Amino acid sequence: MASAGPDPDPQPPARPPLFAIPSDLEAIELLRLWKEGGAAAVPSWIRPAEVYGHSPSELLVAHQPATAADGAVAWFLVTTVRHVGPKDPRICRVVKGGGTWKGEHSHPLVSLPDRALVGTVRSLSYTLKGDDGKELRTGHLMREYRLSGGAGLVAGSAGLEIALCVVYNSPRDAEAAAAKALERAAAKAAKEQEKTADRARRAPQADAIKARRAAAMARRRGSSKAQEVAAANAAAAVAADTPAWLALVSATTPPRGQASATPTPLAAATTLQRAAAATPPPQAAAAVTPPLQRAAAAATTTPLQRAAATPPLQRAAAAATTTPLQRAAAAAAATTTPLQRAAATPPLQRAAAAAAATPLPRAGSATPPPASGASSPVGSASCPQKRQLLLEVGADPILMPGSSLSWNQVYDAQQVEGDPPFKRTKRLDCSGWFLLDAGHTRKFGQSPCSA
DNA sequence: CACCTACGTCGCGCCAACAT
DNA sequence: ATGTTGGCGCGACGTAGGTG
Repeated sequence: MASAGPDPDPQPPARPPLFAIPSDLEAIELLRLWKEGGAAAVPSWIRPAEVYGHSPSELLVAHQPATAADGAVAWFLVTTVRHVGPKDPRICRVVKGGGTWKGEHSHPLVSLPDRALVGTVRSLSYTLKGDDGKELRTGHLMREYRLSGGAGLVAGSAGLEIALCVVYNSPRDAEAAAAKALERAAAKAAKEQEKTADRARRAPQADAIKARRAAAMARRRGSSKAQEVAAANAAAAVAADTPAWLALVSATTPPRGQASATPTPLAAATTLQRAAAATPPPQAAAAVTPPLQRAAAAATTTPLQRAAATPPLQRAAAAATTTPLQRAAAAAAATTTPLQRAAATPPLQRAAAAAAATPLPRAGSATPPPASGASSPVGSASCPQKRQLLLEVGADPILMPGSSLSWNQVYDAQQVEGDPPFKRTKRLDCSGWFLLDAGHTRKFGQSPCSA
C-alpha cells in the first residue's frame, strides 16, 4: 500500500489550488506523471493516501480536498491497489474496517489522436453491510484511474499497482436516495402483488379480472406517491442548501446537475481556465507552496487575501469576465492537446497564458506596480517597444472594492516570437506584476500595444 | 417563454464469474 | 462453499433541442 495513511494533512487549511476537475484523459496523464516523477511531478492537490486502508469518511477528514474554481470539490488521492491473487486480475477492494468499494461502470481511456489505450477508469461506490447482511451504500463515490498494459505496476512488488482515486460524495441527496430505496421496495411489493394477481387469474374468471384491476390500481397509486416523495425531497434538498455537485468528468462537458446550477458565464470561465493552462508548470518549489499562498503570505492584507476569502463560486463568476487578452490566450492554448494541458497543469489556478503584446517596462528589470496601486503594465499609456509576451496569470481576478477594476497577478512571463504555440525566447522577471483586466481598458485607452 | 420529447449520464441492484 | 469483483440492465435525473 502507499506510504501515506489518514494522518493529519500537513497542508495548511487554505483551499488547495485546482482549476477545474480534470477530464478522464487528464487524470490518467497525471497518474502517469506521478508514476514517472512522483509527487513533485504533479499538482499539489494530488496526495498520496491509503484509499483501501481506511474508510472514505476517515480519508475525507484526514485529507484536504481540492476545490476547483467552479466550486467543485474532490479528493485526489494516489494509492496502490492490490490484486486479489497472483493470477487474478481483479483488485481487492475490501477496506480495513469492513467496507467495500464496489465496482460499477468502467470504460477504457483512449488517447487522442492515435487512439491508443492509455488506461481505464472505473466508477466505484462504497458499501457497508447492514444488519441484514445486505449491502448499503454510504454515498461515498470514487473514480479510479489505472494505467493500461501494466504501466502502473509498482516495480519490485508483487501485484501492487498504482492508481489515482478521485473520492467524492454522491451528488444525490442521501434522504432522496433513501426515499428511492423505499420506492423500489414498494415497487417490488407491487410486483409481488401482480404475481399474486396472476395466480388469482387461474381462479374463476371473475376473480381474475378483479385481481388485475386491483394490481393496476396499486401501481398507479404507487407511482403517484413516488412522485410526491421525490418532489418533497427535492424541495428539502434545496432548503437545506445541499453541497455543490461535484464534477468528475471533463469540465468541457459538465454533467447536467452541475450545469443546471451554474450560470453560463461560469461555465465559460471554467472552459477558459482549462484551455489556458497550457504553459509549463513552475519549478518544483512552487508546487509545494502555491504562488497564490506565497503572495498572500508576503503581504498581511492584500487584494490577494480578499480574493482568497471569496467563495469559489463567486470567484469563478468574477473570472467569467473574459477579456480580449484571455480570449487570445484561450485561442493560443487551444493549439495544445488535452494531454499537454494536463501535463502542464500547474498547482495554481492559472487563468490565462496570455499571448499578447504588452508594453514591457524594461524587460529583466521590471518596475511592477504596487499591489495596491491602480496601474499595471498593460495599462501603461506609453509603448516604448513592441514585444510579444506569454503571461501566466492567476485565475482569480483581484477585485477592487467599490470599483469595476480587477487584475490578475502574473506568475510567469516569457518573451515569445511567432504564432501559437510560440517560440519562447526569454523568461522575464515578473515578480510583482499584475495584469489589468482588459475588460476595463477603456479607463486607460484601448490596447496601447497590440500584437 | 413555456412545454414537450429525445437523449445521455450515472447510481443502484442483481447476478455470474472467479479465486481461495 | 464462500466471499469478492465486475458486468449488465433498469430507472432516475437533467439537459438540449424542437415546437407552438
